[in-house]
Formats: sequence, C-alpha cells, structure tokens
Amino acid sequence: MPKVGMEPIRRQQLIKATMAAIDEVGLAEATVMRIARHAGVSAGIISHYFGGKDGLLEATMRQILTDLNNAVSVRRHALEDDSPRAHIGAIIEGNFDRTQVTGPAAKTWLAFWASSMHKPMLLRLQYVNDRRLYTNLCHQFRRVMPRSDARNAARGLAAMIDGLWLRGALAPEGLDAAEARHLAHHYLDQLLAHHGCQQPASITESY
Amino acid sequence: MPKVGMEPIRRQQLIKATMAAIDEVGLAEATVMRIARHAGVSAGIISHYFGGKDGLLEATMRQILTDLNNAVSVRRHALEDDSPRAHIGAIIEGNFDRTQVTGPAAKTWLAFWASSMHKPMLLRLQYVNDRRLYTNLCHQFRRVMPRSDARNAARGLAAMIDGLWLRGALAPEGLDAAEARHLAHHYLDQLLAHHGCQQPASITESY
DNA sequence: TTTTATTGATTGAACGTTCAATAAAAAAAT
DNA sequence: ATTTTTTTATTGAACGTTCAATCAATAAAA
Repeated sequence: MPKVGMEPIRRQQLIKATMAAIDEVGLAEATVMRIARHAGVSAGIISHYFGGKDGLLEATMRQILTDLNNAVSVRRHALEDDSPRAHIGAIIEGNFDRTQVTGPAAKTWLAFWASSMHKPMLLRLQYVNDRRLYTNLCHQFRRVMPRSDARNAARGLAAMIDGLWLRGALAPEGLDAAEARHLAHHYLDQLLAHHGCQQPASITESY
Repeated sequence: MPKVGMEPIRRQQLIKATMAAIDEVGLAEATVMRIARHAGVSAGIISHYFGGKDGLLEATMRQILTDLNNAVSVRRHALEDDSPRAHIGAIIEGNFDRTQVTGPAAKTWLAFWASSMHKPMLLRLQYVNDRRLYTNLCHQFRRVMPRSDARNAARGLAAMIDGLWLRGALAPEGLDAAEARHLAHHYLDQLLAHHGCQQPASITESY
C-alpha cells in the first residue's frame, strides 16, 4: 500500500474517522485505536501525521468549522438579492446545511464546544469563528436598524441558531433541519419587522 | 471526625466538589482524586457513598436539574398575575437565576449535556427535564394561540434559552444574565405580539 | 537500492476501585 | 465517672486496566 502522496488522503480519512468515532461512542471513548480502526489503519499512524491525538482533534475541529463557513459562504455568494434579509437568510441556511446537520458533524460539534471550555487552542478556534458569525450578522442588521439594536439582534439570532443545534444534537431523532430553519427564519422576520422592511410571505403566518 | 449522620453532609460536599472540579479543569480531567481533594477527603470515600465515579456524576447532574427546576417553581408560585406572559416570564427568570448562571453550574451543565449524548442514564435525566420545560411552555402558549403555533413558540423559546446558556458557558467573561434575560423576554414579547396580548413596556423598544 | 509509508509490540503514566487497617465517636459495662 | 466494647467513618497503598506515544522492524513503491 505504501505509495507517495498518502499524506492528504490519510489526513482526510483520519479526520472523518474521528467524527465517526465521536458520533459512535463520544469524545471520551474515542481512543486512538478506535479511530484508527475506523479508518482501517494502525494506531501509530495518528502520531505520525498529526503529532499526537490532540493534533488530530484540533484538525477535526478545524475541518468542521471550515465546512460550516463554506456552507455559509457558498450561499451568500449565490445571492441575486443583496438585501440584509437575503444575507442573513443565507447565513441561517448555511448553518442548517444538510452535510453539517448530519449525525457525526452535529455530535462532534457539540463535543468540541464542551471540550473547548478547558482547551485554549480549541477555545481560540471557537472564538474566531464565533466572532465572524457575529460580525457578519451585526453588519447586515446594521443596515436597517441602529447599532445597539443590531447588536442585540445579532446576539439573539446567534443564540437561536446555536440553541437549535444544541437541542438537535441531543434529540433522539436528530435535528429536524426543516423545522429549525423555519423557526430561525421566523425569528429573523420578527427582528426585521419593527424596522419597516418589506416582509416575505412567511411573516403572515400567525405565530 | 467520624460522627454519625455524615452521609448527607459528605454527599453534598462531594457533589459541590464535583462541580468545582469540572468548572476548574473540565469533565475529562475531573478525576476522583481531584474531586476528593476539593472536598478535603480521600478518594476512596466516593465509591463508599456513590458506588463509584459514575454514581457521583449522576447525582451531580440530578442536583443541577433539581436546582434549575426549583428556581423556576419558586418564581411561578410567587406570581400574583396568572397570565401566560407572567408564567413564561417566570420560566425565563428561573432559567437565568443567579445561582444557576454562576461559573460552576453553567460549565457543569454543558459538560453533562455533551456527555449525555452517549450515556443512557444521563440522557434520560436530560429528557424528562426537557419534556417538563417544553410541556410547561406549550401549555402556557396554548392559552393564547392555536396548538401548532404554541408548539413552535415553545420550541423556539426553549432553543433560545439553551442557546444563551451555551454561549454564556463559553464566553470568557461568563454569561451576562441581564442581557440574556433581556433577549429572551424580548423574543417572548414578539411571540405573543401576534396574538392580541396586551404588551408590556418592553415591546415598545425598537429592535 | 533508496525512499516512503505503515505496523504493532512495548513502555510508562494515569486512572477507578478495592479492602485491610485505623481512628474516632457512641454505646454498654463496670 | 471510668473503662471497655461496638459501631461508624475514613484512609491510602495496592491492583488491574486502559490509554497515548514510541520506535525498531517491515514492506511496498520509486
């Protein structure tokens, strides 16, 4: 099997295997042997490519955050409408992207969130990613409301998105992406409603 | 030191020490020795009173959920106003109670949430607690809106509350309880606004 | 033949649990 | 009021297990 140029292949395999292992038994029992078995390789290879287990976990978290950002970016760049509502809607859609909401990614995301409370490197990754989301939301809200209102709207919507993820990760049946998107969009409509934006059809629903 | 009736004292000591240890170094590194040291006792005593580490962790989670429910119950029973808004407001206030939002409790809560994804006993505890919150919210919303609307409102508010907790647990400066309550109440106002409830002063704010 | 990729047994550290020993308080006996 | 006995509470060293990391050996490709 030894061929040249295995590194990027193995790295991807192992990152994927890490998510699968965490989805299966949780971060606490995701041992290097279990992860390696998932990828069909030996345990020693992890230290070889990632310097150790911590390196692999960090790379896995980076992957998840990168995927999440890509899902948002793709949607925002595909907009024909430049309105704040369209941009924020794309952010919501990106956060509840199919590939992100799937079992492995969602459970791994929450596991890392909890873990990052006491691991400075993971906390740093969370932080920069979080700031980007907040800044983007704030910037869009800012176009239709005063600064302090925009900040509160951004904080509220960010909390709503994370809350839906959190509950979805623990729900026995997994996250209902359609319902989550619906709730987030409706909240967005409400946030914008007080500022004279034209409303889409969804705002006419009663709740 | 051996006196009679130590059991309830030690149990409380150890549960408190568990939260302190998790707040300090996280669940993964909250070893029995570290917890015991926090409580000023030996490691062996944990197995004696809780049957093992798992028993202590379960008891600690029970304590947190009980405290949270008490904080809500006290406020709901002290209401002079029986309106849906008052009840739901009390639920919000209880969830952002001083004693709950403090470092140790918040971090421990999130750690257990993540952990319960793969520990059936902890998941069961989360589930029954979660159902109670959801049922209570739903019942109150049901008084002023149709069933399906009430269900969505309950899910949305529950997600908002959890999301604010989640972000507060990770924020370097901890959860800003005042801001969290403000955002949750404002969201509640918006949920009720479409159903002809009289609005409190807060709804007149712009965002 | 040289380089690159991979293995898997080994090592040492850390963990939870156990249990015989201990010590203090409570109860009983003097 | 003392002393002795019993009960209750606690300790901490020892044990067995598990884990991440290491590295000499190996095997395939270049």
